[in-house]
Amino acid sequence: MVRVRFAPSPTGYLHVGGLRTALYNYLFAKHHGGVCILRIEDTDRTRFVEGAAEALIEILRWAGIEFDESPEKGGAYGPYVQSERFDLYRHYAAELVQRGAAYYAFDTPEELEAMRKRMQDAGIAWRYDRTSMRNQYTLGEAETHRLLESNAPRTIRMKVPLSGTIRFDDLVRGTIEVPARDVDDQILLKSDNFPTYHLANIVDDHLMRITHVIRGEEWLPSTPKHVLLYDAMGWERPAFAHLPLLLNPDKTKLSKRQGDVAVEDYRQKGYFREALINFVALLGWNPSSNREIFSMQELIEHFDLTKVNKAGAVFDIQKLEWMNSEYLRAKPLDELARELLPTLQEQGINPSLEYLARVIGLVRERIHKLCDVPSFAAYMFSAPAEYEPAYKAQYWRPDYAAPMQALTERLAELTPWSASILQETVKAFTKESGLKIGILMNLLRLTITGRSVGAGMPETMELLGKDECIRRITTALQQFSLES
RNA sequence: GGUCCCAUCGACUAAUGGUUAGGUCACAACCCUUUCAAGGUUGCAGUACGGGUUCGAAUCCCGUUGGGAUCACCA
Repeated sequence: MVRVRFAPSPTGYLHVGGLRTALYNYLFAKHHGGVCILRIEDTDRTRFVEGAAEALIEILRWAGIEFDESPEKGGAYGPYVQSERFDLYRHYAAELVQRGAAYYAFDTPEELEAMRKRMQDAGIAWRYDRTSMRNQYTLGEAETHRLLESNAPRTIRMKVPLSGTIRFDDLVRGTIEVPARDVDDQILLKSDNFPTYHLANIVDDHLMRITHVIRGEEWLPSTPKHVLLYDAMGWERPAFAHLPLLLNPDKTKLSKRQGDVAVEDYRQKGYFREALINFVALLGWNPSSNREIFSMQELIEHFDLTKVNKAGAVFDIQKLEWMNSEYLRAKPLDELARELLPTLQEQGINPSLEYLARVIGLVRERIHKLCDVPSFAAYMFSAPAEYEPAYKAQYWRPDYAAPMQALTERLAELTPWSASILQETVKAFTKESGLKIGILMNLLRLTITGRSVGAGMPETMELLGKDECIRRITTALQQFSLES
């Protein structure tokens, strides 16, 4: 049974890189009929942000990622919040000491800082020097015992072998080897008795029966420590899969500095969850097909961890835009209308769902996001307050007033008021007015919408209705004649 | 700097020893056209470099260069 977990720390918003990690875990689990777990890693109380865990869960749900076991939902291996599992970590830290795989250290932050400076000055890569610092080996058993009894501040550190090679397999990268001498004696239990990530992580992954650890590449350098810990406890190591990073356009790790990184940002900007999911799914993985659009179900069907790429992927917002517009065109209009209506109502616009759906149908191919509708098609909800000066300058001439007046009268008599009949009528009017259809259509666009861009005029006019169109043309013609 | 990871068009990627190196986004041109889009057609553009192995290398090996990650009592 495949069991995977997404284990964010509640320190703020959910990063799109985190979303992809969560997604790959989810896809992998679902593909194999396994279980996907959410675990909150809040062992660092100094970085705790109130409400962050709830926000994380909420945005993941929005994205369509549901967990089988989580803090809310519970499960057989809970609790799923690390701050509720502290006793466990202390227990295993003590056991590690008993097994000789970890030891007590009593150095103060100042002493550690001094050590670092010494090593730096000597030009050595700094790592904890077990032989010269204040720990159970240098202090001796009696002194160590005395310090422990007197409740002196202490940490528990990993005892990393001084020589040899640490080796582990990664599903994405193959076998990785690291010289043990380059691995630091990582602190496992802090002086406040809280565990560090490394300890809590392996304890929970083991206890929660995690079979595959799928996480970002930034964890690769600390994986040797984790495998050492599994081995020391005599626990079976999970399979590891380190995902390539999501990158800024300059190829550095995707960061806030260079644009939006929070999933929330993209939701607020009006991207569909399906588009965001589809897009990030294809950043670092691809099912070897020439297709680009996949539903969550299809992603689950095709997902294969072994086909995940090794190299980082630039987060290209332009392609996201394109993908979003693909979804905008494919979704049912009534669904889109329902989704957009609340936003409109906030702006004091309250069209019927049916009308709104038709407006969306008219303009959806011209925009990228659903939320672009109100600004792009503002004229569908109220008469133009102004006429684009450059557009008017291009198409309006005083001697068009008379033919436009005649056309308006012709339009006023039309029944039924439909796009095809409007099209025919305007076309027929080219003959008697001597004006080209391009001129006439643009004059209608100018007077009715006030804007140079928009959906096709006959369709726009049909939807707006005869009375509204006649009124708008008349108003515009009056205003233009006053101006000249 | 130490350690680790990585390297196909500008971007996302396909091709797991034999292809004219394919697709998508972006970009450009043309067609369509009442505007803007969309759509259609076409184009631009890539195996970082150098050595090997092999009949044959984007693909395997080595080196170089370049990029990235990481090096806390953070996760």
